[in-house]
Amino acid sequence: MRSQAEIYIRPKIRLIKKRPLSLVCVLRPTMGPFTTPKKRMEVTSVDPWTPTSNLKMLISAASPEIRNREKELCNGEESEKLISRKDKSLGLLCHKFLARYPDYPDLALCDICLDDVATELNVERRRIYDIMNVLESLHIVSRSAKNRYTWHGRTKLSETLAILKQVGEEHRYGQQMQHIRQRGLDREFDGEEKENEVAVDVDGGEQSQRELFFVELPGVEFKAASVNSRKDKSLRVMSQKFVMLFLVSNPRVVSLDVAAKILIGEDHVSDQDKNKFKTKVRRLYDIANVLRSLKLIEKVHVTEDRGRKPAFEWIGPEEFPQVKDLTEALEPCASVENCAKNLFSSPRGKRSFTRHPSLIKLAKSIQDDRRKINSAPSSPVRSSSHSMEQSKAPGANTIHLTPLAGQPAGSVAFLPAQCSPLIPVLLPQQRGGGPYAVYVHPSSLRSNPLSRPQPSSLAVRSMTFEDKTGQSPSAARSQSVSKEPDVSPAVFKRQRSDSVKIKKTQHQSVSVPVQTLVPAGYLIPIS
DNA sequence: AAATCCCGCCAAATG
DNA sequence: CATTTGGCGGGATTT
Repeated sequence: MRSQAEIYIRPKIRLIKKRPLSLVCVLRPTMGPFTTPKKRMEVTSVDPWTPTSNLKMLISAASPEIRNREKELCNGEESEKLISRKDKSLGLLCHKFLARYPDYPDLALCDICLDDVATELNVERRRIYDIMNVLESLHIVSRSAKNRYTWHGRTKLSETLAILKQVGEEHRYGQQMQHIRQRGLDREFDGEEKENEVAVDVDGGEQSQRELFFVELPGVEFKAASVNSRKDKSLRVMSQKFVMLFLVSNPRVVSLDVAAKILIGEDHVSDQDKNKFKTKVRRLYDIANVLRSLKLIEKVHVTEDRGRKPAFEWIGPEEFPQVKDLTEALEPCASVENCAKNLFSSPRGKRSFTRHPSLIKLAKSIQDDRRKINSAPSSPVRSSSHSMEQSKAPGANTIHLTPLAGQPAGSVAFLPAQCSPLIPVLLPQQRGGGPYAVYVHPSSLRSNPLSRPQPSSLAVRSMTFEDKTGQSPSAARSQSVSKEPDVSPAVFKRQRSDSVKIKKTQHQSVSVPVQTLVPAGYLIPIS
């Protein structure tokens, strides 16, 4: 497996990659449905996203990624060696991919065929899956069938982010991060692990610690009775979690290692977990690359006492449509039926229920159904909501979680035992997009070991965010923002120097009180 | 040396 | 059994 002469199609194009390269990507008009004109104005005024403008953006954005490669001086001949690693990066690939579709498709249901994409972009299938998975986690696409995905662009992005933020708060991610940052200094282990997450697990499933869930928008990605293979979803879930972290952390900056730790489940990367940690980080980079292509995050560095750490900063939307209540619904019986019905969408073939009675299949189908239920038109949207008025402050995105009232047990009743104890929660939304379904582990809703009721105690010490590669095209020069950490309750002893200097494109001097009192129990305990 | 992260083997999940 | 998906981690590249 030496350096096999790479078979790079269109080597000439490579040569042009000075800046023009970007053009190459966009040159392909691709499919017809390119209805550019119609733009979604209702999408916020703050959003510079427009089908066309976006393309430009993408292109310009692409250059910085590619730019760095002038070291080569391909005098004349097209030495393959020109193709450096960056030319094959996931991020670039993702750019190419994104450039093919409009941000806000007009009802035009762009269909995506993995084979075609892989072929046209000239990459291995595997890579496409990576991209699709994270895009799917944000509902930018949804799997529609075996080798197909449906493009939604950013039409649902706001809603998705709103939900993710909610769930993120619900899980006290903000606090967990603080917790980790706090003790991130000492890499040596002095049995201070007084806290074992023992009490958390009750399910007894082998994958018990798989404390999370997958958030989806049923109304959109209906069908595809496949998307639900519990075990995996790893990348998808990881991606969502990662995004959640940004949405709940105050300075919207998340360092790689903190994120990795949270994603692993428990901080303190014990010797053994070192590998797991490394793997996690690898994945995080993958995800980050596509999020970067989406212009949702940007790479930065966090300089703490101990030195610089790679991190990412959220540069995506900050405010989303508020999600009223978070109510659950779910009719045991009805659900089952609905599911059964919609499970197979084969219009004619009537492929019939080729479902083998194997328990697994069954369990799976039921699980699938659970989400179906949510999207079902007749779904019981008991949004009576007694918004538990825990209102936040100023007009910002106020998200209320309404603890579902009674009948909890019932809804979970039909959950197959072996099926991971995920509880679907229905989140009715206004935009008529249909309810959201959030699957959460019952265990997580309960007391969380490291969840201190107290507000975050900003454990960021003094950190400095610096621009990565230095040349940040966009304006907004750096500016030191003295981030005022929240009150430091007596709980955390030391922790003094709390001036966070953000030396980067800081969009605003945030000073929002965290206020993360999640009503914990909007979930139904599994019987 | 540390940060990135490409590549693709190979095991599940599906068909 | 053939494919489609997609964990996972060695190790090549960059920084």
